[in-house]
Amino acid sequence: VGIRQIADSLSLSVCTVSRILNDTMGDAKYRKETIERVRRAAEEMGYRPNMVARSLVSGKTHTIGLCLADIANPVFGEFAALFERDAARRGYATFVCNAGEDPAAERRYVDMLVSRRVDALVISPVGKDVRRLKRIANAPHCRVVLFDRCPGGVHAPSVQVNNRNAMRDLASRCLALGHERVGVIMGSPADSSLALRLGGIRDALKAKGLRASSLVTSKGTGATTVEGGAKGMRHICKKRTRPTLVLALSNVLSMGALAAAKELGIRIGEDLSFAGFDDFPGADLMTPGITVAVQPVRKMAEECVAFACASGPAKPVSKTLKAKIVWRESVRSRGQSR
Amino acid sequence: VGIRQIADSLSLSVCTVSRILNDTMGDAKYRKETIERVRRAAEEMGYRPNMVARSLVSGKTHTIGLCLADIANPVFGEFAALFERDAARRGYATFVCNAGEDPAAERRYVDMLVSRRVDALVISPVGKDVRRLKRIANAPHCRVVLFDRCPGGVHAPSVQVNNRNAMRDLASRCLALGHERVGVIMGSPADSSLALRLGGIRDALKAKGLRASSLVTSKGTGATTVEGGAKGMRHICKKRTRPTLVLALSNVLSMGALAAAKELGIRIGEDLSFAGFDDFPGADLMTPGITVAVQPVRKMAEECVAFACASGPAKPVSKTLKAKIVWRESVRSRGQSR
DNA sequence: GTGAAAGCGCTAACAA
DNA sequence: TTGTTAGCGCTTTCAC
Repeated sequence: VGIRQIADSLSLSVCTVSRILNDTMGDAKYRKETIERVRRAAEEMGYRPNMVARSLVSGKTHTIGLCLADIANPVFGEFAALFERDAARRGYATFVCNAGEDPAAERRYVDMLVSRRVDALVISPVGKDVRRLKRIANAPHCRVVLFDRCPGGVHAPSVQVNNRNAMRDLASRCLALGHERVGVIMGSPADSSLALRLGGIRDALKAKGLRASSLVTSKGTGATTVEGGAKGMRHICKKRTRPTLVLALSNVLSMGALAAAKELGIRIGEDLSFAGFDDFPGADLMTPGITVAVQPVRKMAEECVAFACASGPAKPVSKTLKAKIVWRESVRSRGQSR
Repeated sequence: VGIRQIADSLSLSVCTVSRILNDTMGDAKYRKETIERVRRAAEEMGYRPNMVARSLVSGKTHTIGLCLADIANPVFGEFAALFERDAARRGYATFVCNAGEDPAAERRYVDMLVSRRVDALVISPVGKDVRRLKRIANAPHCRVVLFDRCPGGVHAPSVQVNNRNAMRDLASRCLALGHERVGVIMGSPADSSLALRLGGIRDALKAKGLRASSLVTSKGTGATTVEGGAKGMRHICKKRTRPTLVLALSNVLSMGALAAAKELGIRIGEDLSFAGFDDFPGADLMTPGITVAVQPVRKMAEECVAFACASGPAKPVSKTLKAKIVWRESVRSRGQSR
């Protein structure tokens, strides 16, 4: 049932009904009675406004497109859930999309979202071709918000964590325990976040006066996947002088690395110290618990929603948040570990 | 830019452009040249069809509303990701919503989705009031699909796992190892799935000739949450005769229970055998790995998408799938465990 | 206080 | 081979 039938059933005009149901009578003053009649009829007939019609006229859909780089990463999943909740509170529905690290899929999603006239597109871009995003960001009806991965040149606000600093801090704390040979589980070289994190580790090494040769980078599959992490760990552990500390550049990699360690019979904590970037479910449940640097996911989601729902012209403000280190038991001092 | 400007720029009518761009010229035969001109213009002007206008005309939005009982449960998250992917392949965009076990939130979401005229509403209902769902299911434009929790009386297809059988099988295998006193980590009594699973455990006990008194049900928080699981485990472990085997009725409960066990210094496998319903991230990474019954999430997602996208009148078919047991190392024979 | 009418961008009968 | 026209359900300006 639509506004029309309720108007007919009451012998009123659609406009009257519309105005009453939307509380949007500028100068018009309706009789208390009319208002009541309309409200009741709407209720009784089970009227639900047709948002698509409304959107067509208003030009706003009250809809946000969230395009994630890879939902296999639990952090993205958590982010999505938090985002959706905050958006819903503000009256926005969100389309959740998963590019799965595939630029082509991302392109299709972005096109689809634009077609659906989302009011905002919140995206952690996987493709390096940002022309499309630029175009959209410059168009008036859809505001773009970048998060996690924030390529330059797009006129849009962005929300990210300071990857380099976070990883530097984590590495420093670990190195302070006496480790001198550290392995790094690397993922896709195309992911700029990972490069930054690796940079952070290098910083920490340098600050400690350690030579670059004390850093053993994994030759994984070159992909930021569980399997990639596992391959990396196996590779590192085959070395003649195995590192006493292994650092994984992402949670997905951590999960793979840990699986490989288990497989290899390497006891984390006792045989090998380990820490990773980003929390993952179960990191606290394992024995020992895994030390990680965690992104302030909740805060990120809040900021993104705020940018997405903001009114007025989009300002390309860049919010950089700080990660927090959750110290559990997986990193021991070098003596203990070996 | 819309169909209109491209029509104007070419001095054609909107209808011509529409038909060409949609390949929908029934009897009409356009000149190759015209077709080319239109295609090129659309491309150059960066035309993207306005789905909201199109939807208004067609009455279909090519959109599905997915309303989850609780995304804190990793299985739902995985389900959502799989669902979204399959739906996208069929050209559907999906609104992901999380009721968070809150009937009021669910109601709001359902209303919102109906307002947005989703073509299908796929839902694991948390509220016990199904009148609303009934109404929607009977309306012509939005088909309803139930999953996970499938209350009767709604004229809609449903997809679920055979909770009782699955848990019975899991429990039987565990009991075969000699355990005679088993603790159960219970969650919300309102969740019918949990009740069924508990029933499965009772079945197994009975089949083994064990008395009901050998079953110790946790007094948790009464909520299916991590904290609830932890409380349950603590409660059970305080008993004078502690069970040798603990079964958790859901993955969320497992996570809590395991956290509590760790806290209490109870070594899973060695001090206590443990198994749970539904997999969770890290279950395989822990030492020992946790034995679980897993739902065929992928299959469930596929079935749900198929129902949601089906054409023709909705048939209230009920698909019941089988869970699979993933046997890891957390359950040992009674002698070993104690 | 209330209604008529135009129009949002697009599709689809029906003309030409 | 192409155009005219009438809506889809709703909002909004302007008129009564």
